[in-house]
Amino acid sequence: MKHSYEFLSNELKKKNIRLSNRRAKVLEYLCRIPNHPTVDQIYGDLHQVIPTLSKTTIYNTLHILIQAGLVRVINVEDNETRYDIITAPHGHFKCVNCGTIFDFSIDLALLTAEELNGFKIIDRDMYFKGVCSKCLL
Amino acid sequence: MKHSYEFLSNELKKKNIRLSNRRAKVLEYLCRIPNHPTVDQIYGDLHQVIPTLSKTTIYNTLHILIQAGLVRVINVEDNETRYDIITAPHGHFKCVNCGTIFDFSIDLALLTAEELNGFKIIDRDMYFKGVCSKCLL
DNA sequence: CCGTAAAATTGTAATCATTACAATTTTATT
DNA sequence: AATAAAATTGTAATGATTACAATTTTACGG
Repeated sequence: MKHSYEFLSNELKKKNIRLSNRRAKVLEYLCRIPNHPTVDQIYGDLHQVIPTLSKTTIYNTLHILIQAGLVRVINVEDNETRYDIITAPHGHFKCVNCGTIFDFSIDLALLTAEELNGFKIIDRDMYFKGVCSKCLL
Repeated sequence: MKHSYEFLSNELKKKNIRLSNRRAKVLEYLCRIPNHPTVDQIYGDLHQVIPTLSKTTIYNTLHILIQAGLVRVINVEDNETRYDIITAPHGHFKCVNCGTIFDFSIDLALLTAEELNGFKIIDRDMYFKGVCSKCLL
């Protein structure tokens, strides 16, 4: 379940973050195509619609959305950075064959460990790798 | 609990991977300083002892050790790649204040999710971020 | 509706980690 | 010691991300 564009733009208003034309396009894209895109994918797609859109603006916007807590970085693979609209906590599974990243629900908040007693946990990420059911056929 | 250098060099022999002088130094370093170092840290330290050691060799060696299943990549932060000698499965906690990466024990093998039924899970990573107990004082 | 200041955006150049690759050195083996 | 295979080196290339100054857009008071 992904948040709607309306919900997200409202969140930004609450935080006094201006939703300019370009930022709106990026946000709308992330809602419409929740495939954990890279910057290149976002740029490649949006550039066709808005030829004057620059990559720098995409980076800027993503950083702003991350700081606002609406977007999360996915580092499931060390040579590619991906971005995800934040919803309920969930894990990410990357298929090493087709490259697709799947969401899976897992109650990360329940997880902890003795060694972290007295630590303040702010953020939890869970990354799995393997082969998805389609690619196993 | 980290594996000993002896154990690891024996693992390599089993897999028919030659343990050259340089590779031995890198492996020995990873065992001696299990602080999840970056390539720069490894290079900075080893270069003082072996002035002719090149960064490329460190990259090469790490890739070989990763393929052999002795070293694991840590992507807890998206702008730095770190390396860890593989032992029992465990999670990684990064303190956003002091930058230290702590290991914590967690039985990752137990974790799964409905959505991954029929998927083949090869690898699991668990990354936490927050503030460690020292930095909270 | 217009003018103005602040914020956003752009494009180019810089940075930094990583990789490619050809030349050289080291290693194992006979 | 000779040889071939493997490892290592150093330089240059790549590719993602960032810095920054110039330009454009936006919000808003008059």
